[in-house]
Amino acid sequence: MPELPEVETTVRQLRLPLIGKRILGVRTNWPKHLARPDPDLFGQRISGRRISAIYRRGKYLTFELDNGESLIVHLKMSGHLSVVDAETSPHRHDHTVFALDNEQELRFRDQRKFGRIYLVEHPDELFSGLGPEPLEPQFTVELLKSRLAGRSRALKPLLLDQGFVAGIGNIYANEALFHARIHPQRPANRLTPAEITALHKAIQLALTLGLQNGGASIDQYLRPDGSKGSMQNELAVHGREGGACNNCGATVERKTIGGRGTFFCPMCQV
DNA sequence: AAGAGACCCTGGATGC
DNA sequence: TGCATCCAGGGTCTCT
Repeated sequence: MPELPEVETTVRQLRLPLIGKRILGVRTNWPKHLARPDPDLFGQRISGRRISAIYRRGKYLTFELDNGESLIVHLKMSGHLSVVDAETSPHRHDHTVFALDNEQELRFRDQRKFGRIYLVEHPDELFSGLGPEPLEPQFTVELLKSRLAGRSRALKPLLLDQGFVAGIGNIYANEALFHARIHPQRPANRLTPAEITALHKAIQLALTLGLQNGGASIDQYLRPDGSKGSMQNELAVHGREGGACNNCGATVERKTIGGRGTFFCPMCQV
């Protein structure tokens, strides 16, 4: 389940093989992947465009094109992008493929078919509702404090809300709350100043650890080159139900909160 | 504002 | 062994 660290890892690995390359065309056996515009128009508009830059916003990958438009990909649950020689035999779940001008292809593998690809004139068409980037300097303790104020929701679902902060998913929300020693069901507007500072630090720590480990290879996530990340080995609570808390030895619990599996230490997180 | 539920999908796990 | 059923997961949408 690619979140900020996994998407960023993907972006970093795609820059070298893709920047400067021209897209000759797109083909798909799952038209729903091409969410906007409709697949016919999509194909016409993408053909001949050169990729000039690649960056991440939240969990979206953005390919800036030479005509100012943007090709935007959301990997959702199982999406995977790779650049391979055109003659490489396709993977069973390679559903959408962009042909490049160097005998290579950008392939979008997506077992669960939740992924979506957009071609837009302005990225803000998709990004306008996103919250701040948690690893950018603008994401200060003060900003977090002001965004928490007046929100009565439980913290865990709030952290998953992309309009609150962009890029955090289930894994890193669980990890961040553990690092901050805050219970996932605490109302967002009832944190002490010290807890807000701790949460801010914990969000950045969890995401930075994920980045340093090249992402977490849970649920089939692989980097574009096919290698696994190592963050799955470093997780403190996510997926560790029944295991011992690294901090106090208590048993890690799993509970459904806001419809999502939530892992936490009942002793450390209050 | 926020919570619940539906929806989109697959495949692994579980039940019989 | 082979079915049927359930469920997780991210994000968006509708309804309350």
